[in-house]
Amino acid sequence: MLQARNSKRFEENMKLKDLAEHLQLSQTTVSRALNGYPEVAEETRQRIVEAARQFGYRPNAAARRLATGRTGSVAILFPAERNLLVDPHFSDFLAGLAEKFGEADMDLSLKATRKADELETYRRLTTMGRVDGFIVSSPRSHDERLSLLAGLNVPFAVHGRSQDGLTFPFFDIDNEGAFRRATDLLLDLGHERIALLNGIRDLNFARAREEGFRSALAERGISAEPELIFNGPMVEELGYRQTCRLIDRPSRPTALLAASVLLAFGAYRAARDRGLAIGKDISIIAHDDGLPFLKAETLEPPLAATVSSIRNGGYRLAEILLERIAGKPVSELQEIAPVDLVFRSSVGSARK
Amino acid sequence: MLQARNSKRFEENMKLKDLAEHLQLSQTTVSRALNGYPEVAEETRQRIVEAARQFGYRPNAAARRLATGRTGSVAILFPAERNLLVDPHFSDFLAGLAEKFGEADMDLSLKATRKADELETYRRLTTMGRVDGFIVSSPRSHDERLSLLAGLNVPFAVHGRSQDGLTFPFFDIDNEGAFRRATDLLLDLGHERIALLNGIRDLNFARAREEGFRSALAERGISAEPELIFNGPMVEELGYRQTCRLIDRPSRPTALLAASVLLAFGAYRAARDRGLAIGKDISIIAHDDGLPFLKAETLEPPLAATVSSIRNGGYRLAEILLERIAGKPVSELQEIAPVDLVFRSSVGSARK
DNA sequence: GCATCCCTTCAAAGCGCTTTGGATAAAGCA
DNA sequence: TGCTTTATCCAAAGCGCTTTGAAGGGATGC
Repeated sequence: MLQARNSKRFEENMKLKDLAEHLQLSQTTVSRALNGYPEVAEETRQRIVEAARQFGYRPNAAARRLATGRTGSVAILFPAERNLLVDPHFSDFLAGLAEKFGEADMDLSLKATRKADELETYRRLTTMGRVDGFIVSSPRSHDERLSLLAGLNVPFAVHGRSQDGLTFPFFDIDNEGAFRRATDLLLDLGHERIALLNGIRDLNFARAREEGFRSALAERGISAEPELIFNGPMVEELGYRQTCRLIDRPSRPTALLAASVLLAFGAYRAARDRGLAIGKDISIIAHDDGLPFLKAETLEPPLAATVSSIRNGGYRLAEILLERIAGKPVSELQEIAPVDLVFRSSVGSARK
Repeated sequence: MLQARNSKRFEENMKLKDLAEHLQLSQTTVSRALNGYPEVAEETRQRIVEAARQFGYRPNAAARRLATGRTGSVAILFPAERNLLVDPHFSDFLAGLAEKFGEADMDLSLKATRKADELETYRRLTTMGRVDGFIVSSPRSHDERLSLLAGLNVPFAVHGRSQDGLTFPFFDIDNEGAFRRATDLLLDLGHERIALLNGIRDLNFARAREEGFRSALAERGISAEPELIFNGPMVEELGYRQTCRLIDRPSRPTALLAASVLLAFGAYRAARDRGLAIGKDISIIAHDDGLPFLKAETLEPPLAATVSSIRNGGYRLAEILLERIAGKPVSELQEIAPVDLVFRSSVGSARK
C-alpha cells in the first residue's frame, strides 16, 4: 500500500493557465476554444489554436478526467489462466478493437484477471471510475458478467450474445443461420452423416452454431448423433485428433462442419494421413474468421467456408461501445451481421 | 472536437469527504490511513479501514491521478499496419505483460498506431500525462523510438536492445550466445553447410542471432554463405518455403538453424515433403520461445532448441518498468537472461 | 432615446483526492 | 516542575482542467 510521496512528473509543460495568461484571455475562453464550443469568436479561436500549436500545449489528461468525469479509456478483461491471448481468434478481434479505439484516441486497457477476481475487478474498475466502459468477449450462454455489468450501470458492449434474456449492446454474427445454411448445403449434396467440430460448449456462439446445425438436420428428419459432435478449443491439434477419431469409426461421416479454419486445418491433415481425398471422400466446410495467417482459399483444396472477419467485428464493436458511451440507446446498438457462404472444392456430393 | 457537456458518471459513490465525515475525522487522516502512511494511530486506522470496507469506498482514480501525478497506467504501441497482434510471439509476450501489470493493478493500454503517427503518439501520451511509462517491443538495431523516449524523459523499458549505444532499462535474452552455442553444436556434429532461417533483418534480435551464428562459424574458419541465410517474418509458411528452396539446392545444407519453432515447424513439413529424415538427413534446431500451442518437445521427432519463455520475458519486463517508474536507477534494470540449449533428436551427426 | 438581446468574455466554483505545514495533547527528560 | 519530543490529527492549499452564472458592450427594436 505504501506509496512514494512526492513523485512529480517529468519536466513541466505549459498549462492552460499559462496559455491563457500569454494570450491575455481567461482560461474559460481558451478551454472553450480548444474544445470546439460555439461561444467563442472565430477570430479569437484562431489566435488561441495557433498559440496552442506553437507552444505545444496539451491539456493534462488527469485534470480533464477529473473535471469531466470521462476517463477516455475502456477495458477488456480476460482470464489469466486460459491463455486466451494466444488464441488467434481473440488476438485478431483485439486488433480490430485496438484499431478503432486508437482512431478515437481512447485507451484500450488489457486486464488479465484470475477467474475468481473477475467480477470483483469489473466492480472495482467501475466504482473507481477508471474506465468509461467495457468490452466483453466470448459470452457464455448464461454469463454472470452481463448481469453484473447491467447492474453496475456502466456502458459495455458484448461480442456475441447470451441466452439469459438481458438487453445490452452487442455485435454478433448470425452463427445459427450460417451453420444452418452450411449444413443445408451438405444435405443438398446428399450427405447424411455429418460431423460437427465445434467450440467450447459453454460459449454462446458454439451453442448457436450447434442449434443451426441441428435445426437443418431436423428439417430433413435427421437427428444429430451425439458421437458426431465435438466441443473444445479451436486449435489445429484437436481438429486433427477428432477427425482421426471420426474417420476411424466403423461408419465414418462423409462430411464435416468445423467452427474454425484452425480445426479444419487439422481435419485436412487427418484426412491426408488416412488417405482420404478432401471434397470427394470427405467434404469439409468451416467457419472462416478471416485469420490473416491461415486463409481458407489458399488451402489445398480450397476450403469452403462461412465467412465473417472477426477483426472487423472487433472494429465494429468498438464503434458500438463508443456510441453507447456517447449516450445512444441500447436498442440501436444491437447488430447481427450476416454471414456469407462461400462454396469451394473442399465440399462435393456424397458418394454412396 | 465537440464533446457532450454534463455527462456525469453512473450513480454517485461514497467520497473521501463523506467517509471522513461519517468517521468524524479529517480527510487527511482517512487518506493517510488508507494509503498506509505511518502518522495514523493503529486503532484509528483499523476503524477507518473497516468503515471503508463496509461502505465499499474506493478512491476516485482521476482525482488521485491529478493529485499524485501518477496515472497508474502504461502503454505499448504497435504498428497498425503490420498485424503484429496476430504474431503469437507478440501475443505471448503481451500475456506476460498483462499478467504482471494486472498483479500490480496497473492499466496496460494497447495502442495501434500507424507508422507515421507513432513517434507523435509517444510524445502526445507523454506530455498529456496519460501514462507513467512505456513498454517498447521489437527494437530495431537502430531505433528512433528509443532516442525519442530518452529525450522525453519518461520511463520506458525495452524488450531487447539496440545498437545505438543508448542506455535504458531492458530485458533481453542472450540471443548471440544462444545461436553461437547452437551453431557450435552443429559444427561439433560435423555439419559445415548450415542454413539460418532468421527473423526480419532490421530487428535487433535477428541481428544478434546472425552474429552468434557467424562468429561460431568464423571460429572454425568457415564463412557464412549468404544464400544460406534467410530473413523474414517467423511464420510456418515461410519456414516451409525457404526450407524447400534450401533442400532443392544442388548442395543442400545438412543442418538448419531456425529463429522460431514456427519456422522449424514449416521446415519439418518441407523435409517430410522431400522425403528427408529429420535428425539424419537434415538436422534442425530452433529457438523456442515457449509458445503454448506449439511445443518443441512434442514434435516428431522432438525438436532440439535454445529455450527461453517469451511470456516470462514479458512478465519480467513489466517488473522492470514498474521498478523504473518507482525510481530505481537504469543501471540496475538491465537484464540479460541466459538461454538453455536442449538437445533433442532433431539433430544428429552430419552424414558425409 | 431607452429597453432588450445576443455575442463574447470572464471570475470563480467545483471535480475528489494528496500533501504541506501546523496544532494539540501526551510523553519523555532534566 | 518546566520544557522539548513524539505521536496524532487537522485545515487548507493545491493538482489543472471544465463549467456555471454573470457581466460588458454593441446591435436591434420600438
